[in-house]
Amino acid sequence: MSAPLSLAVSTVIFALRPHPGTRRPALWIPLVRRIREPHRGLWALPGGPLAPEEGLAASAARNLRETTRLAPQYLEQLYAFGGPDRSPEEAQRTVSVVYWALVRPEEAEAGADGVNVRWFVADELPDLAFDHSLIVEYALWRLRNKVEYSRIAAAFLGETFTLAELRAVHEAVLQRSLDPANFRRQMEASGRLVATEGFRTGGRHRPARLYRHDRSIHLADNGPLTGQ
Amino acid sequence: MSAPLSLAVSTVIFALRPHPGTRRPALWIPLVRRIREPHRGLWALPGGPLAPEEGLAASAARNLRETTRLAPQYLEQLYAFGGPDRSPEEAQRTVSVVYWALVRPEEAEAGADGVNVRWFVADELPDLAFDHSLIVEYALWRLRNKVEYSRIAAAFLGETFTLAELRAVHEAVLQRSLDPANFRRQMEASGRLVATEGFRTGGRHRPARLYRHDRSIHLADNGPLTGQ
DNA sequence: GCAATAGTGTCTATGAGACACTATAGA
DNA sequence: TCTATAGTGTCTCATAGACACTATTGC
Repeated sequence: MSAPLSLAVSTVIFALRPHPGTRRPALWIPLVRRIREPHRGLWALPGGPLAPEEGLAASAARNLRETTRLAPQYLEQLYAFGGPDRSPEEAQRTVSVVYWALVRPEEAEAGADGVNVRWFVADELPDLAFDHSLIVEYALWRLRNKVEYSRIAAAFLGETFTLAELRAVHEAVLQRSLDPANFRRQMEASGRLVATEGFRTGGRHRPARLYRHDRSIHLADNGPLTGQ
Repeated sequence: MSAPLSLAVSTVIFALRPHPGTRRPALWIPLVRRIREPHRGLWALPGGPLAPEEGLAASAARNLRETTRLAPQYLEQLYAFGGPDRSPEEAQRTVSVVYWALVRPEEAEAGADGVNVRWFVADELPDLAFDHSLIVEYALWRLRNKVEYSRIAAAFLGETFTLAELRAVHEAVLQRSLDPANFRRQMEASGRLVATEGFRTGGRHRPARLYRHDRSIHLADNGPLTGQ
């Protein structure tokens, strides 16, 4: 007897790629062009209805994979949006459970633009369908907060990386430069980094030690919900 | 064509009342006894289906009011729980958007135990229906984190209060004692408190100044979602 | 040698916490 | 006068940030 109401799962997917203007690393997100009303022609977050036997996070991972051919390095629930005025009057009311995900640049390359998929610089988006502009804004806020007190930045990098590379991730996300000496000490003091025997050579300078992350520690502490 | 799936909104409601053993302030939550299968007879979080024209937060506030006759001083979305195995096999699959709320003690008195409603000490709950034990654990974790970096503790107090009263709230939530001198300085330095002209007299000691909170500042900073 | 980045040393400002001290009401 | 709590002063320690300095590579 309940009114028509559909439940969808959408995902804000972040990758780091060079900004087309400055060539410095910047946050990008993939959007999907709507091919149906409402908001036909506008760009929207990838997503779709929840499958009957599927968990919410699994649904986010699946539609992420289907629209961008990517698998996330990090995936976390963002928020459930369900106001009765999210869609135009004539459309069915939809509650969206939104996730946010981080993917590696190699993966972002593999999942290049498709027919109705295009990557955009996250801070330079057009107007999006529904309330998706607000959703992206909130996801950016969460990412920028969380990168300061967790190690989610690791999700943008490969297995091993130099401190300069890790610092570049933080700088790109936070949009400000960080002191190399202090950044090094903070990371070393955090106890979340493990020094490897390897070095990155090739630059016109002293080689940099490669680090990896302590795999026994989760990327982010979500308390009792870890693993949900 | 979608499978049967219902959307419910539930709320974890916190109030501060004296612990029956120690008489010191402790966190309490109201639970509702299930009168239907599944889990008939077990205690569960108050909640119910989302009404057709109602926002998610409005639904949380409504069923809070209906089950406990209380209005929340603070209300925030906690998480959306939607695993396919949350309910027993034979039951309909349900996705629950869960909120958490803080209410004042006077209000908690007014909303005393009803026929199928009972208040419990939050850290001494029986086994709950569905995954509600995990949900309460997560809500407690969020509350204890958030009380340290926001001013949500204010939601447990009246319009004006002494620093000792505010400190007692923090101590009850965090379950440890805090240095009065340092607590005072932290609160004063936060810029979120406003000294009033009033004093609380009656104790066998020097009267304590009454403070109120700066109403121009939100109880918690939720970034772009403030007010959603 | 020079340019560039890796990595270290160290000073200062800030905030948390411990704890001694003074102030003032009620009994 | 005594006790209890309000409220102040101050010391120590840990951490963030600024910035000078040394180390090592490619050219």
